[in-house]
Amino acid sequence: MADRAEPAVKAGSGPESARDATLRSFTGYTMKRAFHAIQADLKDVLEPFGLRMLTFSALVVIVDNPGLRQAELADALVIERPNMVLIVDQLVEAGLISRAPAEGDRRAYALRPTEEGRALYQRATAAVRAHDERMTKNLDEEKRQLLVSALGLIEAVQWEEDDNGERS
Amino acid sequence: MADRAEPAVKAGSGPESARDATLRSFTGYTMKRAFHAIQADLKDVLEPFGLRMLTFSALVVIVDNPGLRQAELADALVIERPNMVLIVDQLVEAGLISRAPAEGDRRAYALRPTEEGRALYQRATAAVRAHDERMTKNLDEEKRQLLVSALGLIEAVQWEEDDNGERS
DNA sequence: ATATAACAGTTATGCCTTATAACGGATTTG
DNA sequence: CAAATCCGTTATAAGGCATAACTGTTATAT
Repeated sequence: MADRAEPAVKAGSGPESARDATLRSFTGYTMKRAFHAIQADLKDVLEPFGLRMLTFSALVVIVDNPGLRQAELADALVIERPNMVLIVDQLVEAGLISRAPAEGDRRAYALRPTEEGRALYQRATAAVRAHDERMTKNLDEEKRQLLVSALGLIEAVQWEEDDNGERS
Repeated sequence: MADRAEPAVKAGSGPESARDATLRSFTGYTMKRAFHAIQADLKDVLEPFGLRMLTFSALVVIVDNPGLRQAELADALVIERPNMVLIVDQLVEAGLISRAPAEGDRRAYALRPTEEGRALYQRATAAVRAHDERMTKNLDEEKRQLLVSALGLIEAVQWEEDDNGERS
């Protein structure tokens, strides 16, 4: 599955040309390049399912948390509410979720997966899991877990600011 | 330095709400979130220097490789040549680099940093290094190196494809 | 209770990044 | 010398992300 017919990455600066040696010492730069590679591959993986990264992420969260509201979904994915509208629209139009009025609050919508949405969720997550394993195939399980842990610690830095001043 | 006056990240899904548990098991998703945090912080760090992530990266590569051409720069940064034009334009207009005709090839330009460009390079890289250390402050040196190494291995996967078939 | 504030979803808008097609000029290749 | 390739460029499009502002609805405060 996920056969990626085209190259999708046109051989830019391979492993040889080290013109960016200075930049490589920065975590952010290395991460940008790695994420770029993942993104390109994942895009091809999701395309057969009619999904993009964001619609896939939204579908997963909705299946895992049926009945949640758009604002909660946006919050979970760290997306601004206005940008959530099109994503939800797209999932509804694809018949993958339903946007029903939330009971007890006539402002909000309760998002629930349709049967079709749950089915696609199963197939898509399996494909993405395979993609993930392919991208991390050069890491043993210990390193892979360490990577995820490290990424989590980096993201967490933003939540611990503004209390103690680590300016310099 | 880099005092980040505003919050810049509005407390979205903090460490508590685990509605995205399934997504968290994917390397790409975790990386996206971590990179997003880095990006937001780095943007604020570079703003006082009049630089964006891309212009900063380009400046660094030019200072480290004076005389290289735009195509080589685009290649090093994995950017399409058309998108390189505006970035170089911006650096030239800011007086940080010069776009002189390359000797021996009247098609190409040789990009070189100005004195001002080299000076800004020094100040900006120092600020970015501080930013990087701030973002990775929860990682000991061993984990940090392991992280960079793992990210490199992930990116490298794309260079080793199309020879052996790891389809299933 | 009623005015005010806060919230849910939406619309409109803009910026940045990334990608592609196509062009003119220059250079290399056959 | 003709054809293919390469350099930088323009034009264009799409996607991601952010903000302001608006309509209803709910909660809060006096």
